[in-house]
Amino acid sequence: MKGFREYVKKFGNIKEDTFTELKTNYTQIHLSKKELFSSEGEYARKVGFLEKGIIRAFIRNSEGKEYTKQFFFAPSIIGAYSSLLTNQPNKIIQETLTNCTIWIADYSKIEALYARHHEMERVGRKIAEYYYLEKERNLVEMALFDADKRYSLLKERFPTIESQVQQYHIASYLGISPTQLSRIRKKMQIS
Amino acid sequence: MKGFREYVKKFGNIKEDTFTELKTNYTQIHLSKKELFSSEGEYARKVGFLEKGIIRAFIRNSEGKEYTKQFFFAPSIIGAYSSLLTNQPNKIIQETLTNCTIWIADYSKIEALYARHHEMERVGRKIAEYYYLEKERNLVEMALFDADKRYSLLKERFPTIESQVQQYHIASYLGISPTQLSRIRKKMQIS
DNA sequence: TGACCGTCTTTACATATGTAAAGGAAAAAG
DNA sequence: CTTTTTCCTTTACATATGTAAAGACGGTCA
Repeated sequence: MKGFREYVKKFGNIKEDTFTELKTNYTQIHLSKKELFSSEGEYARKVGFLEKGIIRAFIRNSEGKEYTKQFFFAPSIIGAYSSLLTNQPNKIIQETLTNCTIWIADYSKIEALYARHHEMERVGRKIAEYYYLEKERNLVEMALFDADKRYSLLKERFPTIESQVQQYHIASYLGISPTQLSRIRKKMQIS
Repeated sequence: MKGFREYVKKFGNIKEDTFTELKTNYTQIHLSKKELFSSEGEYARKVGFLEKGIIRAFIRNSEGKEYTKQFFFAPSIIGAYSSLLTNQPNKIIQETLTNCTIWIADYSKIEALYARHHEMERVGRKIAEYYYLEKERNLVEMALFDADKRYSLLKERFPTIESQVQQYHIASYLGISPTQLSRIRKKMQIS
């Protein structure tokens, strides 16, 4: 579980024993490019730690059109978080864009750890808060900035994204058509 | 603190003693219409429980244009949540749309309670998760539905909103101009 | 090498929606 | 009750951006 200890530390310190206990819940899996980590309609039960690879999260509208909502670059927590929290069928599909190394655990086991260790409950709170902040930032950026600016921000945040992710996924994430992204790219290239 | 006990219960049970301790941190204030609960640039220190009234949250872009991002109808928790969590200057302004009754507390005191009582930490986690879900729902709805549909959803969620909140705030929340909302309203009226 | 497939770009066109401004209705002020 | 202000609607117009289709380019595989 390369990088997991440091990743968890971002959300607060936990005792070595607690971390050891946490670790025992995880098993490694590998997914190749274009496989699904979470799919539509399922009741999510697993959380994952993305050790290596890139994943995109997207939703489909009633006509089947896809809207990419998020990119995960390792190291990152992944999983159909809202389905886990609400016990409702999952709407947000997570698909690998590269081969991935992932550690998975039953969310129920993690919840049990929350109950057993106050410090783990705290980590859970910090993670939820972190996720919240990310979503709020997205909403603010969507309202405040045009697609050009959001494109710049995305590249700042993930400098390698252009070489690793298709333009049409990026366009979808930005809320514009591939045509429009192409226009923006052309414009930026000139200036 | 009318309704506070029931409101907190939504996020999990806490012992009567803990709740009593929680309550002692709150004091009541009144704000009249068009006053600010949280303003731009400040470092947020307070959380609030909105007992009575309506508040809107909005951001301003560099030209001063406002974008309403959220409505709070009592009973609700209010406060510049992301500023509290990050200790960064607040960007999300909260303004009363009616006269309001609010109970406020130092967030640092609440955090101290989190540390002291595992069950309060859990409530904190549940609240963060709830907020996260709300934001994610917003993002999904923004991507999936057109303004017409989002307008219907908003009215479902807050049936009284049309009589209590100005059209231009609603338009802003929906991400469209007042002109466009007027067009939508006209269209819906006919059909 | 040549054919094919996936991806990005470009063009042409249609249209939804924003902006600006004016008129009218409703609410607030006096 | 009258005046003033605020808000909503409507019109006319400009334009940004989506859709559809074709072209270009590179990589892959036979």
